[in-house]
Amino acid sequence: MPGRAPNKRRLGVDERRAELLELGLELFAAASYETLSIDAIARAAGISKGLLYHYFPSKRDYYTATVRLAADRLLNATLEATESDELPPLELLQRGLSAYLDFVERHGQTYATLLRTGIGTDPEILTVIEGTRDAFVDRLAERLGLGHEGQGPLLRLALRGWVGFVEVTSLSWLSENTISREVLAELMSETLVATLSAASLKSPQVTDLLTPDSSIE
Amino acid sequence: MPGRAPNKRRLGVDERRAELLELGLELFAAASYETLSIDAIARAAGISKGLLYHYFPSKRDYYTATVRLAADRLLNATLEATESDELPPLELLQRGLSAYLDFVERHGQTYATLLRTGIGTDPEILTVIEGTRDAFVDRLAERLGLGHEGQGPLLRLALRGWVGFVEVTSLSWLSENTISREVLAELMSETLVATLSAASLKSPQVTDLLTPDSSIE
DNA sequence: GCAACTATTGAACATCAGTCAATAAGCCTC
DNA sequence: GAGGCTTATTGACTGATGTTCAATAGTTGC
Repeated sequence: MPGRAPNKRRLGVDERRAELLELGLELFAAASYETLSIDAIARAAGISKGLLYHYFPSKRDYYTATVRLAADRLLNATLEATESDELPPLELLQRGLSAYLDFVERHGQTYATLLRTGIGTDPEILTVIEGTRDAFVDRLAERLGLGHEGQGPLLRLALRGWVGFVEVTSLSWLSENTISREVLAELMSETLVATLSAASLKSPQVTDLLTPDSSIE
Repeated sequence: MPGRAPNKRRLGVDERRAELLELGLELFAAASYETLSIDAIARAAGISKGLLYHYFPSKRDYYTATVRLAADRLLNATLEATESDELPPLELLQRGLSAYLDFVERHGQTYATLLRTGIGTDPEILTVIEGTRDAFVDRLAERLGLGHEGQGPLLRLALRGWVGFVEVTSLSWLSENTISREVLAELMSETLVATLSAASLKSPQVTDLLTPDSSIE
């Protein structure tokens, strides 16, 4: 067993699975799905191909599990930052964006694995991506106090579009760091405020939320 | 030759290639890349596997070519609608959005094939997608008169993010038609105006562009 | 030490992408 | 119409890759 650590002859189920998922994040970020063979993965993990199949029913399931892990991590990172009930909505938004961009900065490969477009259309991957967007939309609606009134298809779509805005700008920022993080965060938050305004929500929470901010100079 | 039309024994190179690309758009929209085998494609086309390889060096090249076709079609559809030099920027924007949403409505599968997330990360697909976004950003900058001054990284990023906004909202709208097309178009255009404002561009062109619109009621 | 459970293995198998020598279709010239 | 040339087309074959599974080995409890 060339790649196997001598003290890791046999691991517990949870430990091995977690180890494989971490490795999956790295490997799938560094090579295209097609060119990364099961042989190469098993070698990198220091295990047999058969063992990989003991843990994941197929290559695609292995990949899906890693994408799901990336999504959970992103969601959790931003959840922790926005759990306070004592702060005004805009402050919560700033915190959430800060945590989001922290994640982008520190876990760039994970983020890219989650959101970079690959070959073809796969229903399960789509489910993970769309589920992540849904979770962000729900959370935004709740944290910004839009959870109880004035909520409807247009609001959800506006929030969803904004999540897309954040994704695309974050990916661009990740690969070309041409503006500062603060400027990016402010662009994101002002765009959110604006798109909600465009969606014309007149409830008190949104009115408060839409208090003018100074523009980026 | 079970699937072969009797009058199609031998086609010209261009004709056959075009036929295969059209078929590719359908097939790749309907099934995941992995589950769609070369055998199935050849059968659907009424040709041999070898012939498929005569036209495309690999399965992946075949797929990439279909995605590129989808992108070109989208770009061309919106280009034609926005070629007039006599209209004000906001009118051009409305025309462009109208053409874009026409495309989404009429060629939903093509659009989804272009933008739906699939398995893994593939550099060539990424190049097509990002190239399409770049083309839209360039075109927007030019048509909105932002091509000569006040242009910079922040502007490009804002425009780029907005393209992401349009993509995500269009995909959602495609699968859940919960708001009218007019409302969607207005949300898109107001969000563009707002994000440009947030990017704080003060040139005369942008000031004109930022003339207040009435909100969506 | 033995039995039971299960993580682990690697050879075998199945499937699929890709190859290539041979054939057939279509066009042009005589 | 026949023959020659070009090249679209074929289908059997090959090799790589994903998947399977009987056998083995590690660990725990008695």
